[in-house]
Amino acid sequence: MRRKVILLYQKLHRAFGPQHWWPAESSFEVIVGAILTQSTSWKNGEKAIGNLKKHKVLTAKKLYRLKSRKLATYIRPAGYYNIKTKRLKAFLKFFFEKYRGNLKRLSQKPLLILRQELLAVNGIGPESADSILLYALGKPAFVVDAYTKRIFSRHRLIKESVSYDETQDFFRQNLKNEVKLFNEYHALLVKLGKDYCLKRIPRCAECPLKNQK
DNA sequence: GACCAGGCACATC
DNA sequence: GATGTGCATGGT
Repeated sequence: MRRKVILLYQKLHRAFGPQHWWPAESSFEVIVGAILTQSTSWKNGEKAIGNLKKHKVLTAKKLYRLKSRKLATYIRPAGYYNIKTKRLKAFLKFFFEKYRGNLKRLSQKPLLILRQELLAVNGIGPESADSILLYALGKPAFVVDAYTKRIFSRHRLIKESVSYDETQDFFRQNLKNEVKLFNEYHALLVKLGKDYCLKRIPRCAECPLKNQK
């Protein structure tokens, strides 16, 4: 199994090359992006981020002080904008009350403790927490998303019904515990998922993983 | 118009 | 623990 998981990674890496993730200009932007792109196309999340940049409020302090009503209008293109406003505000409250809005302080906490703390913030679930840990803070947390499950269950490497934690364990058991690898693997899976492993009509015939068992 | 997109919380059984 | 539902915009 371990060999298969690594082989699949190598195949993706050959096909697509390094993905240079997360596509953002700062760690803080990664955190905001993690919340804004929840169950939304990346493009819509990007538009919302673009609005925050346009209005020059994409910093922790400015977002913390920004009125919720205004924030909601800025992030509207991301969808679920009222919920996401609450979620961003909940993270910022946590971030300032516990870490003085300082990313360095945040990243000094050990992975598992910090993961627990992030999960306790309303609106941050396992995928957002792991995205923040991996892509904003450089910690070895493997990110599981809809694409990951779809791709691996279609290749019969995991069951379709497995939980988030079980899927993450699967990768922990079959991969070296390396930030670089976790980063690149998840990014490649998203690339594959977007382009080939579509929900309804998968493009398996053209997929770089065809014949992969 | 239907379906989908890089989730999550909450209610209910 | 599993299953269902609300949240919303924008692209195909």
